[in-house]
Amino acid sequence: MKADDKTMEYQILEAAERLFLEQGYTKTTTGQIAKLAGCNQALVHYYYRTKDNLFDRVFEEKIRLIAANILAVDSSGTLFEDKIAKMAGMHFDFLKENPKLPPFIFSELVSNPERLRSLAGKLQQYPKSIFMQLEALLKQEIEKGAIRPISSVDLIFTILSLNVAPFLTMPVLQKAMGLSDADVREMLEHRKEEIIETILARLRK
Amino acid sequence: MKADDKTMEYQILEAAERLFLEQGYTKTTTGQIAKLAGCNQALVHYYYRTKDNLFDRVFEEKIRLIAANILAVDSSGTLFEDKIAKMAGMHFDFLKENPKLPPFIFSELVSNPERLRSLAGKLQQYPKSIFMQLEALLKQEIEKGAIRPISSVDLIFTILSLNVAPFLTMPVLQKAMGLSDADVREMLEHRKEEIIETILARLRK
DNA sequence: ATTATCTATAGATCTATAGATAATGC
DNA sequence: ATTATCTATAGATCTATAGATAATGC
Repeated sequence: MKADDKTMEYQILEAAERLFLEQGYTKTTTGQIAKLAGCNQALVHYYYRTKDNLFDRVFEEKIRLIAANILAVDSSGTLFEDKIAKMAGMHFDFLKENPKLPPFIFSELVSNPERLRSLAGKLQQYPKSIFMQLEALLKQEIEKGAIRPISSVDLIFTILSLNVAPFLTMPVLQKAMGLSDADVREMLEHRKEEIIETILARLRK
Repeated sequence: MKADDKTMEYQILEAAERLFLEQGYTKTTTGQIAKLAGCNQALVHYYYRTKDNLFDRVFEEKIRLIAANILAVDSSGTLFEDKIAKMAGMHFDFLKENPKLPPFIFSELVSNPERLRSLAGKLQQYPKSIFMQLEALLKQEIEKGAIRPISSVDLIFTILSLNVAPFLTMPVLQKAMGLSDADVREMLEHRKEEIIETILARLRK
């Protein structure tokens, strides 16, 4: 299947996704999108009418991707510690596969928090279940005396803070310090271990 | 001293700072700056020639502020643990005083990493000294067997990750969940304790 | 006939400057 | 005289649409 096999409508969406992720909403023009998709600028508006519509499509898809990943907690580890370690590790690996997501989501949400509000409704039911599941697990372990007390919100916030930070700073650090891609991969691998270490230390007695 | 006492040149700078911090570079127009400063749009260019110049002024000042704070480590605590706790706590409090800094710096660096490069030179000598100071301290404690091994880079990165995350997410969370300012303050206070707890847990044997 | 694609352009901004006028300093 | 401030506008984008033409489906 060659590039021309994909419909132009879809190629436009792909081009938009790539450019929005790289440059953000304001810096991306419908002209750039058209050029990358291989069509005329007017066609972008023919299919998606407004730049905003097109952006929303991309943005919502990415939010869903993130949500789906956070929710796809694999509780297969038997030991509680293993479960948490696996959870944090999987989230980290997900970010490693999608390193442009954190800067993208943050920049756009900061410059336009309204976008979240419009999505909040669509994504509300899911998160609660996972929080409650984790909350129950934590309570159980705490009562057993197996870990030091912590709320599920705090634990998740800690995991997200530690995991996301490298991907927010990496592009900047890489450019500023002139790191090679191999350097970056190595640093990330090291960092991942340190993060898990830190999270588990917080839980241990 | 009334508002008119300040020179117009300065009022323009102040207006620019406020608007850039709130809306970022692209969304802020020299027209808005002029209006807020109380002058004509042309005057903005008369004093600072380009919007870019003006932005750089603000940006550099903020970077310096952040750097100065990170470097102003008060090592007064006698116990090593206290030193670290105080260090992290002071940084958190600094962010609490300047909550718009993290989103501002991140957004702008993400959308234009070149800005950092131009600053990197000016800020290079300082950071090294603090890193080396902490590195020496850590080594000492590790050799004493007082803490679990960790590098200064990892420790600082962990502290920054945990401290910055609340301020990056807070504006969004606040808008999305409709939290009051009091709610936010309370959450932050709680979060600060949890962060220090987490950092110390990582160091303890 | 309908749908896809293009050319051309109106209309909305926004930055930056030219040139006029007002205010200030010597 | 010099510096500060204003009015007006050129020039650069960029989005979105109108209207023409080409491709496709029945």
